[in-house]
This record gives sequence, C-alpha cells and structure tokens, in this order.
Amino acid sequence: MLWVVSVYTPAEVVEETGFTLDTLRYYEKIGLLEPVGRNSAGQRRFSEEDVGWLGMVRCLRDTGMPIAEMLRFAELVRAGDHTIQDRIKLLEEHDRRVEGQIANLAERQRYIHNKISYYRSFL
Amino acid sequence: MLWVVSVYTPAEVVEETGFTLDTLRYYEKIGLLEPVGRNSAGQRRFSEEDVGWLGMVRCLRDTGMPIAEMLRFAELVRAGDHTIQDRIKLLEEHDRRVEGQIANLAERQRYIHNKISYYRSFL
DNA sequence: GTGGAAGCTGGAGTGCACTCCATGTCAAGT
DNA sequence: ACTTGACATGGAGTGCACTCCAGCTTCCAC
Repeated sequence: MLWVVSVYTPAEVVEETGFTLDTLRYYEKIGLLEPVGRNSAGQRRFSEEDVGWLGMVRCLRDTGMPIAEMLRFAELVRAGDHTIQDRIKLLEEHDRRVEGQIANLAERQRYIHNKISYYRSFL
Repeated sequence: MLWVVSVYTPAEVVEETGFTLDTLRYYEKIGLLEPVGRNSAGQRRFSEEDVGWLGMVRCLRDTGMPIAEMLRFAELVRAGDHTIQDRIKLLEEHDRRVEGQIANLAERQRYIHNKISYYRSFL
C-alpha cells in the first residue's frame, strides 16, 4: 500500500503561513505547536495538520488573542472531542471581543474623519 | 477683568481620559504632552487644551498608532498652522490603516464563525 | 493641626512576543 | 567532492509601552 502524507519544510511553512522560522520554533518551544515531526537528520517536517493549526493561530493572533489564551485553546484541542463545547465558548467570547474591536475602531475612525474635516476647513 | 481658565487635577484627567497617572507622566516625559502647567507647589494642573489633546492621543493610540508617529504628529501641531496639510496627510494615511484593520478583523471574524459552525456540527 | 490621600521625582522593572546570534550539522545541486 | 544554503540548538537581546517603587512633599477634610 502506498501512503502519501504531504509534509512541508520549514521554508514552505514560512511561505504558507507568513510566520518567520524563528516564530515557528518559538511556538513549538512554548507548546503552541505540538512537537513537529523531524526527518532523519532532525530537521522539521510539518504535517498538513500543523499547517492547518497554524492557520487558526494566525487568525487568533491577528485578532489580538494573547498567546496564553491560544495555549488554553490548544490544550482543549489536544484534549479531544469532549472539549468541543468549551472550544465553542472560548471562540464565541473571542468573537465578541473582535466585534468590540471593530466597533471601537469604527468609532475612533469617525473621530479621525471629523478631525480631517476640521483641518480641511482651514485650507 | 476676571479671567476663568478651567484646569484639571491629575486625578480628574485620569478620570476623564482613562489614562493612568503614570502614563500621563510618561507622555509628558517623552514629549507627547507638552510640559504641563504646575501650581505653586509643583503639582500638575492640566488645561482644557491638554485634555483635548489627550482625547486625540487616545484615539490614535486606540487605533494602533505607534508613539513615535504620535510624536511626529505632535510636532506638526506645535509647529503651527502651516503644517495643516501635513497633518491631514498623516491622518489620512492612518485612516487607511484603520480601514485595513477593520477589513482584516472582519475577514478573520468570518474564519472564526466558520470554525464555530464546524464545531457546532459535532454536537 | 493632624492623618490620610494625592502628588512629586528619578530610575528600575515588567510583560509580551518575538528576534537575533554563535556555532555547528545536513542537504543537494554541479 | 565541494560549496552553498537551509536548518539545528540554546540562550541572550530587543522594542514597545508602560508600570512600579522609594522616599519625599503637599493638600485638605475633620
């Protein structure tokens, strides 16, 4: 039986995820990424699953979730299917924060627009 | 002639702006705030103008402008009316970044929503 | 006039999230 | 075989934006 498992080199994952290699190593070190597979020489070979998880990490990071909370989420994921309810709860809370961020940003943007208009009135 | 100028104690400015006293002192130290007026005993008495400027600072800070750039903006403001064009330019650039932040956040939020839906499908 | 809160200064310390570095091994194209 | 680039490790360093502290002074309500 032929078994094809696609793996990614560090450089490919950097390309794919936008994280730097140092960041990937850092994430692995702190446990945000599970120990990554290695080839015979000890070099990292990321699985499809690793890359998928990194997509989630990117999303959470870019929406301002602190690493400590991503770590909690990672633990839930590792703990298995019985944590799905907790994961939903965590993501929904985060979603509300993201909603708040957007609303806040939009509000501040109005202030900026007003300021620009005010300045324009001087020209 | 009676001349009433409203002034604010540090505690009042903390209340009004949401910055901590340490932060206000820090902002003054780095020049984001012009040297604040003092009473005879050397305690700070913030002017209406200070408080207004702090409102701007809060807006820029909360939309992610780095201090270095706020400092540049502060310098333009101090330099006088001939910098109004530059101030508009700076604010418009910042506005575009804010726009980008909002768009990005909204996009990431879709990802989170999908993930939540996916998790829900397991229940 | 006294006690507790508020304020002062200069400087050290914190927390987060990386980022860089020295030194060494391994891979792979020519 | 050789060279060059990718990757490894452990640990130190960075940058940003505060935040805290010691030791002292001043304000103000009772």
